[in-house]
Amino acid sequence: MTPQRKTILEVLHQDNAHPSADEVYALVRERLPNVSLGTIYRNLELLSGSGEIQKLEIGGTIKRYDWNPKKHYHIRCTRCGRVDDAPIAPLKQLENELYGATIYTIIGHTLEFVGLCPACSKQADSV
Amino acid sequence: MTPQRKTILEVLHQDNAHPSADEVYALVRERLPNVSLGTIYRNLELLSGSGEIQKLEIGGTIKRYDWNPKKHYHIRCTRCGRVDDAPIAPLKQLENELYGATIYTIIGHTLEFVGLCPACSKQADSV
DNA sequence: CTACATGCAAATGCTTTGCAACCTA
DNA sequence: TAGGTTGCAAAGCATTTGCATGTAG
Repeated sequence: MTPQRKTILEVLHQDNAHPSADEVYALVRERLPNVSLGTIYRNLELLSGSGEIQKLEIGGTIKRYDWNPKKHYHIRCTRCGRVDDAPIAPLKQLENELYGATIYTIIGHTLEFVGLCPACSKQADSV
Repeated sequence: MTPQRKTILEVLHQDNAHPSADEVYALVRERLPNVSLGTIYRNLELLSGSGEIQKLEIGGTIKRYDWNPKKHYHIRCTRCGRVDDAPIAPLKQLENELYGATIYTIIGHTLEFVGLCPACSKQADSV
């Protein structure tokens, strides 16, 4: 547990915005001005691998990270990329519907809502 | 409607494997040896923008393309990246559950199952 | 004829990796 | 002190873009 890793965990826990690696980098650098991006990526990968945090594989080009490792759904703004938790309970029965209907061994599922966040909704109205 | 665009549409319709841009490139090049990757990307973007095909924003690093522009779900092999259609009907009521519960203007949702394809399941067993 | 499309190559953006120095347990 | 970790920089991979040329309508 290095200072870098500890700080990464801390900034994640202080941020509900599901930051990207770059955003984590900026936040950590406020406290440890010499961290490198490589260290950020390595630790985010390591922490999500060990289940302490969650790597979000959602639409768009960049990955985001969630301090909450529990399964839950998200909603993403298609315009600005903002991501929030979706207030809906996990659908536990969903995978049952696929048993016998697919040739795959099912591991899990991800559900992502897309929409416009308040700020972008407002802009869209005025256009 | 150039020969390039026509051929891209044709190879997509002959392929149920949800190919990546690179795979489309390889398939088109069998018929038009001089196509460029840039043309592939430009046309895939254009065709999905006009609703003739569908761009899949699913987990993993690369985008895949689907000749079928209708909403449907997919299942992806976490080991080899193979993607198939998931035999489950779209959940039309899902977004209703979020109305009033989120600050977003909801546009839609994507649901992706993950698992192991038959080939990768077999390998996993023998490990 | 004119606007759009193409091929080529360079550029971009995000992420990963090699390596020598450094630090933690 | 032994092994993991860091900073730095270069490399990697998918995708996008600028530009001169070519082609469809």
